[in-house]
Amino acid sequence: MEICSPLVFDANGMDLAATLECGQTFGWRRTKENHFEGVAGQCAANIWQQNNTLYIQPLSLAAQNADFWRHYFALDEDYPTLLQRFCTHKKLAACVEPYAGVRVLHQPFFDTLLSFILSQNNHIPRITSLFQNLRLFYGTELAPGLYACPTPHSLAQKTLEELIPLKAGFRAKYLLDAAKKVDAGVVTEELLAPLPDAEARLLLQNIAGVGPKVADCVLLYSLGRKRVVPMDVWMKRAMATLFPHGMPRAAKGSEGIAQQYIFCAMRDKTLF
DNA sequence: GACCAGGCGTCTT
DNA sequence: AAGACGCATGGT
Repeated sequence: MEICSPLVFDANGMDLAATLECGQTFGWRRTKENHFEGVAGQCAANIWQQNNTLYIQPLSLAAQNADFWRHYFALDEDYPTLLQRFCTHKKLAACVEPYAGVRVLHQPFFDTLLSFILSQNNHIPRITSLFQNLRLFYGTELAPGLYACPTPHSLAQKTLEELIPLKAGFRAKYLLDAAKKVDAGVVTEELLAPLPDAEARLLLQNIAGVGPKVADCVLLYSLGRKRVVPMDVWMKRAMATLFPHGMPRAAKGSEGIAQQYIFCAMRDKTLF
């Protein structure tokens, strides 16, 4: 690919490392402090941050599109103001403050669906490794060593036997069902877009291996449904501890985003 | 070698 | 409606 200069963005308070390492995406590898290499959709890139400036060196043709990255990193959303609304509540502010640089990404749909199918009964390092191998074994190369997710159509052609090398265990059959249903047009981004959250969740759950948790992660981390709250047993415990009477009013309307900050705080054990 | 990991499906009460 | 349990795999 023809070499072009890096794209430059105002980070608007984003913390690149916190955003990419908080467990909402599994497509990036840290090469050095504040430098990441990876793939989102058809976009391969090196990304780094200096102070409040974000640099993106495209490594594939699609990655030259600045609008893709603005949307991916939610740079066109006013997070500083959004977070101020949460911080009117003391306990929520304590969760948000250390992770104010985290942005909830807008990730490509199929990539997100597959990565959270892999996430079930699993932990972040292995999810990352499984997702990387999925792209390496069955995807197409975008740049040296960087592979795109297989398309729904190409993955749908595979057999369970062909997925054995991935070592995804019981999740392998779920990957295939997701590919087949998306490829056949049974569950697509276009069908989900106009649906209310509850109905979109149910449509996603038609895919084998997709339950409420995985569905909600796709809704929040890919489709921008900011009110969706991906719940797991640990999140429920954290919420019950922090907010025994429910989420504070200040966060209403953005519960899912608020949850992301609580989850970061919980994972780092800063509050629990 | 037991136990765990950001679940889900199935089979029970 | 809610709880127990199996599921494949790799790490600690």
